[in-house]
Amino acid sequence: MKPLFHPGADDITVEGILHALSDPVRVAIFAHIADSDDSHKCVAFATVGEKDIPKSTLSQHFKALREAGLIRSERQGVEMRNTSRCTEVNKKFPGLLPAIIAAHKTQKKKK
Amino acid sequence: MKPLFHPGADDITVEGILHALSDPVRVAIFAHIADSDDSHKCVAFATVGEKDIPKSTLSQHFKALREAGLIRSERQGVEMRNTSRCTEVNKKFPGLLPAIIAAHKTQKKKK
DNA sequence: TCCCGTAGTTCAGAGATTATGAACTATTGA
DNA sequence: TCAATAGTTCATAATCTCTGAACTACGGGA
Repeated sequence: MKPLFHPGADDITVEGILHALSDPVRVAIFAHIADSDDSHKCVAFATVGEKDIPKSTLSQHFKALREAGLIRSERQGVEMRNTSRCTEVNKKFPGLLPAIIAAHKTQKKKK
Repeated sequence: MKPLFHPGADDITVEGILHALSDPVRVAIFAHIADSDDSHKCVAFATVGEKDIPKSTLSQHFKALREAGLIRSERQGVEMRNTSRCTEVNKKFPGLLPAIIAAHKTQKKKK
């Protein structure tokens, strides 16, 4: 299997981040990963907010987050451990991720 | 001509905003409109950062920003005046737009 | 060692989005 | 009334996204 691609900090773009997080499933996943500082396996998100997500789709979503520079994925035995790259991103674009996550929470609360 | 559609504040979503601003042309346009508190006509953006943009494409970009709730467009004579809806959006998602615009500026400076 | 189960990736086709030229609408001014 | 300007709409081509099916990779028995 190809090694997973992670962009260097220099290749992370605002547009890339916004695009990755402009999908309801992906923000939900990312918000969860970023929230707890723990690592998470992909299967943990097989259902996001009442919706069942096929695993091929899930895999693409993780790829999108990974290639936007938002998460780091490392194989650990049979599963994948995903951790957020918040600290790095925050160094490059201070305040961006917290603002997005906060907005996402506000919105979730209202409905 | 159909009257232009503007979503009410309640219908503005984080995903919609992020998606609208995940396009380099659109962030550039929006950042400019949001920056000066003045109104701007569409043609003012016929070229964005060295690239010529066909007017049909431009029209779609403005539509995208409008329907995401980011700008308000009002016909004024033969042209269209576009103003940002920052204040409204900021009331709903405090800090989101400033963070995105700041990040966009940081990125522009670096290249 | 060989086979099975689990976790995820890759591929290909269907479906949804986006970009753009051409034709159209609306408004102003001569 | 006619032409010019500013933008929209439409049709189509190009691009992106979703998803089932087939595949890879690892770990744990028997």
